[in-house]
Amino acid sequence: MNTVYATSANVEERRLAPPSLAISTVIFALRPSESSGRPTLWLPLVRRIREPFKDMWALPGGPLQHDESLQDAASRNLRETTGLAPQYLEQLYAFGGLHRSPAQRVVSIVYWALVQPTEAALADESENVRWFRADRLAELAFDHNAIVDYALWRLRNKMAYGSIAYHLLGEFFTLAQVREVYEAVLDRQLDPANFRRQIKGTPEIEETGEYLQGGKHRPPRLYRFTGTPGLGPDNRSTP
Amino acid sequence: MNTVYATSANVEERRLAPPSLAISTVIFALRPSESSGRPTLWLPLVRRIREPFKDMWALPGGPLQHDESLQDAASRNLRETTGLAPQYLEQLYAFGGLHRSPAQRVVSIVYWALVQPTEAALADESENVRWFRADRLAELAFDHNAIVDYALWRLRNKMAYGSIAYHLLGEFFTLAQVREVYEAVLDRQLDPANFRRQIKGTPEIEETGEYLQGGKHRPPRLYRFTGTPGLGPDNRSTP
DNA sequence: TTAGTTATAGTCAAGATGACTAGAACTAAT
DNA sequence: ATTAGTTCTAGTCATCTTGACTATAACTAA
Repeated sequence: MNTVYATSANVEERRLAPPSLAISTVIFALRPSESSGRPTLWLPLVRRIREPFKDMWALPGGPLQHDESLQDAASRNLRETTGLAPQYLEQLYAFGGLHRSPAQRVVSIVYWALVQPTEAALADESENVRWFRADRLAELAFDHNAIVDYALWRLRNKMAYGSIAYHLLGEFFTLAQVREVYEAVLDRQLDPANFRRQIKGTPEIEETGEYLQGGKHRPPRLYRFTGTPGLGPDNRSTP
Repeated sequence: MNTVYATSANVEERRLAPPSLAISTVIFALRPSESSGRPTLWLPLVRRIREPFKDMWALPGGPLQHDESLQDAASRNLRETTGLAPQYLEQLYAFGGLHRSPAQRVVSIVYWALVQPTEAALADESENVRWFRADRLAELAFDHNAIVDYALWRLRNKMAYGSIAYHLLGEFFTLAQVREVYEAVLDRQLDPANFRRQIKGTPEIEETGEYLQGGKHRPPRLYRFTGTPGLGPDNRSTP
């Protein structure tokens, strides 16, 4: 048996063709808000240069190649669009609704990534790649607004339990910086004293002898994260 | 442009063909252990009737059809192989390693389901469909052992937080039955008194006026679960 | 009637959490 | 140089949660 499919899209062929498979990524990084200067969540989007949804902003993504795993495809595509090599990359969800894309049916396996601010600052930007505040997105192509919402929800969830916040920070950080990450993601103020007590209770956080100099007030001690990434079943730790 | 693919598998065609997409499901239900009589986790498997892995046991699954969502495909395929209509059905993970299947590359989007014991008892069994204890599986086809392990891990995780245990029980249940579910899944004993205190603290559990009669000892009160399912981003509540 | 078993409520100490106070350590203004 | 302002940091205290345990209630089976 030798079934033949075609990529062109008329009704009959659409009925016969298998859904096409794409990989997309939601990439989060912290950047200072233009207004308050406090860290807030941003993500890079790419402008679509062809139909459907031509000229609208969309998540970076593309087809899965024959010789790469899903995670590799997500990594590659991240690198190609933004030049980033994320510290944290995990599968988010497979979106497969019937009408996500107008012509052909597309199943998207979406990954989400966290990148450190030092890296994020180096990310490519251009006419067709730009960073946006995660909480102030315009209307995106396809169902990408819903995907970002879900990624944000997962991020908040993980933040509440696990030790994921550190992947948005550099190698060394102050406890106040950690708190700012929590505040940015969870969108509420936390008591500095109680927060530090809790963080200091986790064994994955290590005191260094260094202090952050150059601030306006008492220099805070620097800490380091010694835990492991924490990813999917490919290396187990999702919830 | 009109690209042509074929399903037959020689090296060159494999390089060109897109990965094929399949849906599989891990279905958990409680059944009494043959030895102790206490409830334990079981799942149905199907015997493969063709290569690859002919005659080995595998998760129920099949290709995604053009007019059904991912979740619908999982449902259908559950119904077709076991006759079950699960109470709880959620996406588990998309498995897309390069060598999951020997000939063609297959990306499997796996769902997991919980069914009530009353339903599970009615499930079809045949020469090619049989239930197995989840913690005593032989070697399965493809990477299905790893998939089941991951599903078990997710189940334990969800059990620890959310109110998922009730989907393995019928409409009415005693607090001791809930405890037995936790004990079966988490594989450790729990203090009856403390457990009941905790469960009674959750607002989703409602006391009924009824008692379970016919036991050997003091008849326990029956309770009812009033919470919502809780699923993926399609209806939001994963962690 | 009694022994055995489960159901259910309650106690108590240890630990975690949230609100709060206070001193230490630095910068910037006077 | 002194002072005011701010953040960093440690600590207190009442409340809530948790795990170990005790005790009584309510039923069955001998």
